[in-house]
Amino acid sequence: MPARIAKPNARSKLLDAALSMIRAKGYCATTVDELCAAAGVTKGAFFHHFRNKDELGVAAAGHWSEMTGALFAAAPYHNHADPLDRVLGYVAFRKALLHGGVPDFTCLVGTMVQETYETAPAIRDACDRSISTHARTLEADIGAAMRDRDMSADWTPETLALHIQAVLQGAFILAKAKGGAQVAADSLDHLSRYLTLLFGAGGATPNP
Amino acid sequence: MPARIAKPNARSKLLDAALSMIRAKGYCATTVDELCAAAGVTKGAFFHHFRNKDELGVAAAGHWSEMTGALFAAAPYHNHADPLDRVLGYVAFRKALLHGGVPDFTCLVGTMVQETYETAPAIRDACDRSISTHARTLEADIGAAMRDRDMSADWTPETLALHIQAVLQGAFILAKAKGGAQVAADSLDHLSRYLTLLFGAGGATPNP
DNA sequence: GATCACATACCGACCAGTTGGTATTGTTGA
DNA sequence: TCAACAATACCAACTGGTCGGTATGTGATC
Repeated sequence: MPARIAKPNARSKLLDAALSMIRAKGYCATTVDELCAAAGVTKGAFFHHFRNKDELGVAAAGHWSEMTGALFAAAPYHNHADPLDRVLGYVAFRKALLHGGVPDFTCLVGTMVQETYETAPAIRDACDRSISTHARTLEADIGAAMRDRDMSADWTPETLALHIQAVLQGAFILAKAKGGAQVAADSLDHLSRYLTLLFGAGGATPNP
Repeated sequence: MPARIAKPNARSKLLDAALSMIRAKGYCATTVDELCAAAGVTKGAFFHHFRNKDELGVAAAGHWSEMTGALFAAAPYHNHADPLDRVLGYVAFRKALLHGGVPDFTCLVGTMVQETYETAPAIRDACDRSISTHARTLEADIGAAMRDRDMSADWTPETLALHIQAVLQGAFILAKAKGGAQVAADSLDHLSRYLTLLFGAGGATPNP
């Protein structure tokens, strides 16, 4: 299949509008009518592209994964030679993204899964896929950093990658509660400190 | 004021029902009708005790703070002599609470604030108060642990206490996405490891 | 001329909130 | 002690508006 070029058709307009609206108001409070109005399309167009609202939720999670996947794939932290620096660079990159309004830097799928994990399994699965796939992009670097240091640990690259995601998601919640990014940035600083201690305090320095 | 004995009146029945229902389905998807049915009261009773649905949200956050406040105040981790052990004991206590279904161990206010932070400032403030007040119960022990070790840090007890809350909230999100508590427990293990490294790797042992 | 990509108009269900009432509890003063 | 009154607690039925979803129409494109 050739990559579908993103014409500004009704579907992609709806998905783009969904990303910001759901992040701001949540999934349930985002009504189909409002979404259509924001996207500048009619309700008929909505139900032409999505069988129901839940299907939009699933598609929005997929769209989110595509957008963020491209963003992180192109980010400069991959250029570090030391894999630990790449992991730390990832966290620094996430911290650098913490600007603008709270709805602008928070995570769509983290927001959506809270509302739907019990009531809409398809959306929950889509959110899980988004988070887990993204976390998996960190595992190779974490594993390499462990091997560089001959670390034997009672944790795995997978659990650390997911822990990093947990800190990010939790930082977003606190940012929403406090109405600003500062508390999230502070939390990411603690996360960086953890990673530094974890890989540095083992005693061994990275192999040359 | 004497402590108001919790007679099973309509108000407290509604609040109790709200805690579990909002945790399971979210704030928006929890309808007043359903809530009344679950609480076994009529809609008239609801609007007698709460001017509108948002006022219930605020009251639910307050009710949540009271319930959890009592739970943590009575928890055994306060008995440790070393303040660091009390902080680690807190995390272990949180980990021990991770059983039963996902809606049973997740946090009401963390769920609610995601949906309401932009649309219902009163609820957002109530959720912030709940989280921040709870975090503050850790600050004294964190500060004491720092003093014991003559630590000079570029972070404060407040940011670490909030970071602990962020990890918890994020762990809940991952648990919802994955449909189980294991991922949350793993994240709390990383948090414990961070605290141990942070206070242990400074070099100094606690003062006798 | 058939399909696609939308638009218009509409529907029944359900939503938060209201109304107008009754039962229960508390207060007060003779 | 208790009648008279007042406030509280609760109930059943209803309402206007909004919700997700549908039925049908229409112009462009293959």
